[in-house]
Amino acid sequence: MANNDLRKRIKEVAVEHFNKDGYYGTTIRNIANEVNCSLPMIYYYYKSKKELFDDIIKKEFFDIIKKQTSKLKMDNVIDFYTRFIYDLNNLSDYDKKVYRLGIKVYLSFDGDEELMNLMDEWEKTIMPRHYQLLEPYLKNTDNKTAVVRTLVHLLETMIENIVVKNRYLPENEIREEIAIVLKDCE
Amino acid sequence: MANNDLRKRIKEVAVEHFNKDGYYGTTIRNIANEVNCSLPMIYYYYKSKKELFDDIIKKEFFDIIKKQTSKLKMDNVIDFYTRFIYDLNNLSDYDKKVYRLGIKVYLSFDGDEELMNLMDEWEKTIMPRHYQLLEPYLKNTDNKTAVVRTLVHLLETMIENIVVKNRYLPENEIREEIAIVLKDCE
DNA sequence: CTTCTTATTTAACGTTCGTTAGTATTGTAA
DNA sequence: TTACAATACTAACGAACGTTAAATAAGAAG
Repeated sequence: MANNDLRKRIKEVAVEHFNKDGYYGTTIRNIANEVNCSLPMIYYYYKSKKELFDDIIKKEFFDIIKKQTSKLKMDNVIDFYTRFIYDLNNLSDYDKKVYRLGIKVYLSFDGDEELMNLMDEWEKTIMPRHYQLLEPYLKNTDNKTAVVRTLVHLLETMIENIVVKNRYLPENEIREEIAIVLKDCE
Repeated sequence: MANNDLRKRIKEVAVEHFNKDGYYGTTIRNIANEVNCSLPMIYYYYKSKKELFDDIIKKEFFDIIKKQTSKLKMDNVIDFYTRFIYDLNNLSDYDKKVYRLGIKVYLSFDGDEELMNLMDEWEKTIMPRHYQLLEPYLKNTDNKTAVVRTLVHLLETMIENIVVKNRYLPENEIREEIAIVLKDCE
């Protein structure tokens, strides 16, 4: 009954601790304490500390990313990207922390080489995906790749503001910035 | 004689380790090993592990930041910001790592609350400084603050690419992106 | 009620951590 | 060469770490 409840709760608390203190700063004991279970219970559900960390990144983080990128329906370009970013404000606390932890690994501030490689592969898909999305709307632009690159860079900072720095970004500010880069798409 | 040499060398190695493994993942023993000195020598020059970390951020990092912001001479806006970012490519390895560590603290991926507060204060000065710099050149723009905000956001990602992800950003790519945001300043 | 699996605990293992006491070596000034 | 401060080391402290063995408690199945 409580079977998967405890497993889930452990992961939730782990996300919090890995976020706050990093991989090495997080201890199994602290997690067990906050979960209110005994220390070996963590090992009952997860083979090791590393597996717990990897599970969060490989499953939880990439789930969020996939969920996010699957919402790719385009009408107005600026509207779309504004919503794409704005929606991040409404992620659950848990999802936001998982996302944050993922970015931490993405910047190789935590995690190991294996996870870094996963991130590298994922990163390679970003630019082409947005280029493909934007290409039809950039008819009058001479340097399409530059615009796409600039937009993606801008999106990255805004994601970081919401997810990593945990700030609320109002919709109009998001729209303003995106509109400046996509000026020719209005 | 070797007085300050060893002190300096310890800090250099510490920067490397704090970067790679974070505060908790870094051990005084590992630092001492790489420096090729005995373990208590670290304590001869630095009161504690925390003081060593704080010293790097408070002195080294903010030195780099101050050096960077002091170079504020403006002729052509786009030229200026292009150079501002491009020059980061040529930072020494040591400076780059210190910068990277600073960003890690800035994103509160490492360090404690005290350092975070320092970063917050510093961050507050960024936007006004660039606004003041850019204001004379934005005569024809209706929403000046949005342009400045977008530019600063864009700069942040490019800095992160060079310093955190350790990538080389070619001058023309930097210029392209900045020019898109500062289109009306050419 | 018994049997067997699943869930949970107590207690401890070996290791490594940050830190320090105590001692030796070196350099310098008299 | 002697005296003294600065620089360096060996050895160890107690605490905390990841992990596991062994035992117990709870639930389901017969």
